[in-house]
Amino acid sequence: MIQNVARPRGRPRSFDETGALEKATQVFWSKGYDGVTIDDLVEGMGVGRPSLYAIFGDKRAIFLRVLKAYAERKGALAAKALLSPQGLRDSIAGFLRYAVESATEKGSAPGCLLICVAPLVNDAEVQRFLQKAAAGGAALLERRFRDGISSGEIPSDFPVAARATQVTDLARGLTMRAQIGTPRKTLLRDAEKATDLVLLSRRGDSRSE
Amino acid sequence: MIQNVARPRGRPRSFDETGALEKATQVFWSKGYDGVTIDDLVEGMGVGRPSLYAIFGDKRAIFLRVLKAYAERKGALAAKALLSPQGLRDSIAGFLRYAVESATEKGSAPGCLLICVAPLVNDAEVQRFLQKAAAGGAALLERRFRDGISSGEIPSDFPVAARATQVTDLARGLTMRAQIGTPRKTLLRDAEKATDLVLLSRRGDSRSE
DNA sequence: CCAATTTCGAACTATTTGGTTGTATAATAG
DNA sequence: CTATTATACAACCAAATAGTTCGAAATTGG
Repeated sequence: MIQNVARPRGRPRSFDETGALEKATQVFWSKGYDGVTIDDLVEGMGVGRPSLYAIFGDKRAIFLRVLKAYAERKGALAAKALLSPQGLRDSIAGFLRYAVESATEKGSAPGCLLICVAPLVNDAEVQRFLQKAAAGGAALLERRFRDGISSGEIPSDFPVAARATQVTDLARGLTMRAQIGTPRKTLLRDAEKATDLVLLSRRGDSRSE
Repeated sequence: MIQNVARPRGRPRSFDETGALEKATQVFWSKGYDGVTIDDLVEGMGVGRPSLYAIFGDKRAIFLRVLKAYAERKGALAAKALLSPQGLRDSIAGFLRYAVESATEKGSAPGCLLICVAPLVNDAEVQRFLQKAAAGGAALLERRFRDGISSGEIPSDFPVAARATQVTDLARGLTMRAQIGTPRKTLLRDAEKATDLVLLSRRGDSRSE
C-alpha cells in the first residue's frame, strides 16, 4: 500500500506531513497556543521554516489543522470507549476512564488539547468548532443513555439529556484536574464514582427533573 | 478613614495600587497568561512602564499577585454562597449558581481565571497554588455535606468526600462551558440539575461507594 | 548527462517585545 | 525657598519573533 502513487517531480520531502502535524499537536498541547513560537514549531515538527510556511501556512492555520485532526482521532476513540461495552455502566465508566487515561498519558502533557488549551484561543472559528465538538460529545452520550432505556438498564423516565451533559461536565472536571497534576490513580477512582453518581437514579428516585 | 496616614515623601502616584491589580486581572483573564504583553499591562493597568517594573515587578510577579488576590476574593464569595443558606440544597445550588454567574458576568471575559487560565501557566508555584485552592474548595464542600448529615438532611452514610469532589468537577465543567460561549441561562438550569444529581442519594440508594 | 521541478537550509529584514536609563515633575521637610 | 524624595514620561537598547529571499541539493524526465 505504501508508495502506490507516482513520486512527485522535485526533491522529496524530508518529513512526513501527518507525522509533522502530530508533533505540532504535542507542541501546542504542552505550551498552549500563545506560548508557541514559530521556532518552537520548526524545532518540534522537524520542518524547515520556509517549508513550514509554504506547506502548512502560519501558526493559526497549523493550529486549526492540528485541532481538527486531534478532535477526530480523540472523538473516535472516545466513541469507541463509549459504544464498545454492552452494559451501560461499562459504557459510561469506559468513557470517563478514557478521558482520564488520555489526560494523564505519559509522554504527552497532562490535560487535553480540546478542553485545556483550545478554549483559550481567541478565535471565532476555534470557538465554533469547540461548541460543535462539545455538542457532539453530549449527543453521543445521550444516545447511549437512550439505548440503556431500550435495554431496560435504566427507567424510561431517566433524564437522558441532563445526565449526558453532566457526564461531559464531570469529564471536563477530571481532565482539568489531570492538568494541574492530580495523579491518574486518584482520577480513575473518581471516574468510577462519577459513573456511580450519574447512574444512581436507576433504582427508584429521580426527583424533579 | 481616607488619608488616615501621613502622605509619603515624594511625588504621589497617579494610580491606585489595588485598582491597577484589578485591571491587570481583567487583562490576564481576557488574554491568558502567554497572550499578555507588558504593553497590554501598561495600557490596561494605566501604569507607566517603569513604574510598573519598579512597583510590581515583571509579568510573572504581577500574575502571582493577581492570582492570589483573585483567589482570595472569589474564594470568599464562593464560601459565602455555600455557607449562607440554611438548607443543604440551597447551599450546593448557591455554590454552583455562583460559579456560573461569575463565569458569565458581563464586563469580564467568560470563564474563570483560576480554572481556565491559570492552569496553563507553566510554573511550579502557580501549580502548587492551584492544587491548594482546589483542595480548599473541596474541603469546604465536604464540610458542608457533613453539616448536612448532622442536620439530618442526608443520611449518615452519604459519601461526603466523593460528592464534594464531584461538585467541584461539575463546577469546573460549567465554568469551561461558560468559556466557550454557552449562555448563562442554560448553565443556570444545568447548575440546578447538577444540584439535584449530587443530592440524589438522600432518598435510599447509594450503592457501592 | 542535462533540463525541469521541488524542497532544504542559511541568512536576512522588519517588527515586536522586555527591560532600562535619564530627565522632568510633583509632592514633603526644614 | 531649597533640598530631598518618589513618581511620570519619553526615549532607548538588546533580544526575540514573524515572515521572506536566495542559492544549494535532491529528485524525475528525457
